[in-house]
Amino acid sequence: MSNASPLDATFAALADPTRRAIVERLAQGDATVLELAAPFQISLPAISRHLKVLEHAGLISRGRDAQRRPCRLRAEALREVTQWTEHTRRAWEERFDRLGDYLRELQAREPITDTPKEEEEDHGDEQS
Amino acid sequence: MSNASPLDATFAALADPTRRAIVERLAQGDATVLELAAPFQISLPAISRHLKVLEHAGLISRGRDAQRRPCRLRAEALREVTQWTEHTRRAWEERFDRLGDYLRELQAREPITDTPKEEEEDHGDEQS
DNA sequence: GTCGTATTTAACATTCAGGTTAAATACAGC
DNA sequence: GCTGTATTTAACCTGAATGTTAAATACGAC
Repeated sequence: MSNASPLDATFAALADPTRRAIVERLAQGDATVLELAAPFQISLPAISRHLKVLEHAGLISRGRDAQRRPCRLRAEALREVTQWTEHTRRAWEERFDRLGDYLRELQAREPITDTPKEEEEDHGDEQS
Repeated sequence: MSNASPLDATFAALADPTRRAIVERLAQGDATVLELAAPFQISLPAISRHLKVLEHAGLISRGRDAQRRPCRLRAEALREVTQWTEHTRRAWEERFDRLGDYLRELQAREPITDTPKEEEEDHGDEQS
């Protein structure tokens, strides 16, 4: 049991709005802890821990500049998120397209006589 | 305060390996709760709650087929994840490219005389 | 060494996530 | 109405996440 994927940490890190805001800020360029903390009302230790979470998830790396620890976004980690998400989404859409082909093919073949009524039920929101 | 974005729920939902596995399974096609539960050792109520989380995050929709509640992946939600992630990543990479241009321009202009040593410190792992 | 600035660690409180079992609900078929 | 199957709700436990304040650490400048 107990699967553990690096994606666990990445998705979890991005689930927090403060951390996403930090990531967005870092997309504009490197920043120190104080700079990153400025827009928020929470305490510095809280920010420091958010940064540790981001670092542990591989989303940022940290440098050293005297007593400052500037943070830098790691685009790599973001790309991994996109890859999993898009891979999954495309699998679904391809399957959906195949289903569409099948249904269209069926409809073209014969105008339907007997519906055995197996599988495929209402989901309210249907793609055309 | 207290920001609340729909992305909070989506990222949080995908942070759990069981839920990601369910999503991957659903990318292959709709499935009932029992079918989704089969690969896991955890109890049915636990699965049921995972599904509620996924539904609340907009990642799945649910139909009705007699006493079954088949689940269907909502590709839409996945696309939103990709959008945020790629938007952020591209912002960073564009900025990085601009920085690269600037540095290359600087280097072409003069072979560097005096380094004022402001900004930009070591991050161990540097892009060339 | 002392001081001021930047950041982290420690100790603690509170809330939330994820799991369990037992009981309830929904529904088709007889 | 009773039964079997599918799924959810209720009540509960445990551990992890997030925030706080106070104290510690790291480092440049004097």
